[in-house]
Amino acid sequence: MSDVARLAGVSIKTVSRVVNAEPGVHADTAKRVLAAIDRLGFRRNLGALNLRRGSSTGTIGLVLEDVGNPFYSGLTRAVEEVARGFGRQVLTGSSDEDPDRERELALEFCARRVDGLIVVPAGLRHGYLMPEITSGMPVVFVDRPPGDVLADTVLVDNIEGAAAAVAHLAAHGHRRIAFLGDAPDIFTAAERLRGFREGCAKAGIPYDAELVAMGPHTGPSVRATLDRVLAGRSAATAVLTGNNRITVHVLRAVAGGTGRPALVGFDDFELADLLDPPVSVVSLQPGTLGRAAAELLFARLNGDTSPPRRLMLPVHLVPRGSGEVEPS
Amino acid sequence: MSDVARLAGVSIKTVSRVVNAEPGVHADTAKRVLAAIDRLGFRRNLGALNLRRGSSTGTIGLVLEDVGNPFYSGLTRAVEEVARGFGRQVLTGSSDEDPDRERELALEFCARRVDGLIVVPAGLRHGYLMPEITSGMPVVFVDRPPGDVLADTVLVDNIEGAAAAVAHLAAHGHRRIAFLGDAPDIFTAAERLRGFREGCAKAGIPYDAELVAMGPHTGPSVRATLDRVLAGRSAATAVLTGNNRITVHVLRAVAGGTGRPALVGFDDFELADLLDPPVSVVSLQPGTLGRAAAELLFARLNGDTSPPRRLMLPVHLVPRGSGEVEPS
DNA sequence: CGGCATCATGACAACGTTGTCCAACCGGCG
DNA sequence: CGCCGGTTGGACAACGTTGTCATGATGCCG
Repeated sequence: MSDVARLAGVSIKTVSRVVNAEPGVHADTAKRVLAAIDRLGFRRNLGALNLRRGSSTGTIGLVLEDVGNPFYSGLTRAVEEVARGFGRQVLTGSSDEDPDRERELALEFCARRVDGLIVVPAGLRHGYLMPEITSGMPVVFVDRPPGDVLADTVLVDNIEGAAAAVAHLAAHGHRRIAFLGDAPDIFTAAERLRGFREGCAKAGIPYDAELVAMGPHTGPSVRATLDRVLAGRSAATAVLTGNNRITVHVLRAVAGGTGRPALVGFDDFELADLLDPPVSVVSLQPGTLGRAAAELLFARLNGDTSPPRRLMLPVHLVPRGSGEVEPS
Repeated sequence: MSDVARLAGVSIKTVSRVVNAEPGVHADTAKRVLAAIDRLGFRRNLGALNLRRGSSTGTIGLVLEDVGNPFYSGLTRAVEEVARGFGRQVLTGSSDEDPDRERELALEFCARRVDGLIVVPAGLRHGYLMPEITSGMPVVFVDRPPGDVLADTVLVDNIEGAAAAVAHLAAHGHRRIAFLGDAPDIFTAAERLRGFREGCAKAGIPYDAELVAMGPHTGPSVRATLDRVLAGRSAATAVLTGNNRITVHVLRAVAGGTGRPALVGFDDFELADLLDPPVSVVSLQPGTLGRAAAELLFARLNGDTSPPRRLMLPVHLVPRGSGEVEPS
């Protein structure tokens, strides 16, 4: 900026005035300054500006599990969209389901003085965020609740979703339903298992631990599990999967085989409707989740000081055919 | 920091020393300072640090078309991964194929003094980045070349890919091949069209403009185009699609119908192998693209001053069945 | 006991920007 | 001609941090 001032033959402060379009600068002077700015390719340093103004850095942080997963990239896009509406940039980071990495990312964002934070929790402890929460930085947790702090949270109705899936399968005559869920220490996985059990109970199906396999899952592990639960005289006739990745593993495992079980997947995914048979799912829109979280965050940034809220977004069953297969 | 100093009864400078683990602080003093830091929830302000040090902000900017698109989210993930290895955070923004938005995002990132920039160009003019390029900020363009500046660029071999797809279809007896590409002012779309023409020429197939429809495409427009090119006595027997979204539109349009044409799609996508028939594609890994770009960027940041490079990554045809359908 | 090296700590400037305040200049008016 | 108000430009401090240098205390040696 001092270079610009020198070239234009004015003081630094005058350049600042021009940059900020403040009144009180002669038109000719302003023109000279603008020319100098253009010639030198000057860009005002936002870091210094934020330091000086001390108010807002114009950024928010988003910590999620994996941007590469379509579910989270849809969420990211929605957050970005809302942030743009409020003139903010988004810093993203993937935790890979590692609590340490989540913490590291969140604290890094805090050190960068983001205006707010949206977190898909990987761990169960979030006390490390107490200083920021106490000092008024808004934090919103999405998809899973925080471990040991009280803060805004946006969830989906996992229990209801899983129960609805079971009801759907039961309505089509299934009595032996397998559940392949994610690692049980992941909140959503535990909730979906709970919904699965409730659904079974409501349908009068006795809970059979033999038919439940919680993750983490890989392609081979899913294949092995299916070999087990789909075999024998008490074989499962239907499968409920706990998230989009497991659903894909199952589809791949049963592809080409005969006697494919009925299937309902948690999370919708692209092309589910074009498979044969089309895959019925419990649908939750990542965009809706992201938008809700971001809107909550910006409401806080705009002065909403009501007590922490817990939003529970509805899910809905999308029957497409794979869940309507009758038991053989 | 001054609060910490006051609480610990030391000077600000001593706190700074402790925070930076500098030698020359008495163990007892350090302990007092650490206790104060913990009690106050102090976090060192990275913005101020960057201002003071003036060197690196520890961030890079990534401007792409749409994080929500699996292709770009895969790319994003790869960039994030590499950046993490070099201790950098990633700022992302979606341009939605709007040159103004691309410019706005890129300049915003520059104003935040990112250490480097990775851009999937939306427009054809990038002269606005000249000041930064001249001043040594590394900029890498991915997927498409920049318009009017000389800079590192990572592309894929679109021409070869499209030509290979045509050769594949021709080898299976197709002589009437339709091409549905993106808007012709998008570099990749133009290149793929060129590859399509070259492939046709090489296979001795006369180029028929009637069978080519360039975007932008929507579901209905794709449907209408297919109705046209697949009808009549000179109907196309095969279709080549110019990107993953168009491929999905085509799949949806032909789903349920009879007499489905042979199909090869540009860009691989999840579940392509599980459709019926499985979809043959020209595969280009977004992760490979992102990694190459990020590695190039960090090579520059680490002092590589060789002339701008242009990387051309290979693509490969993945035959899965949909391209092997014989013409009826 | 004086001198000197060593250690622990602190004062100050500077990074790039802007808010606050003051100075210089202009024209017009009494 | 002198004064006043308005218009334009500049000096300075401050945001939070660290690099440079100085200061004071301590201990050791001759």
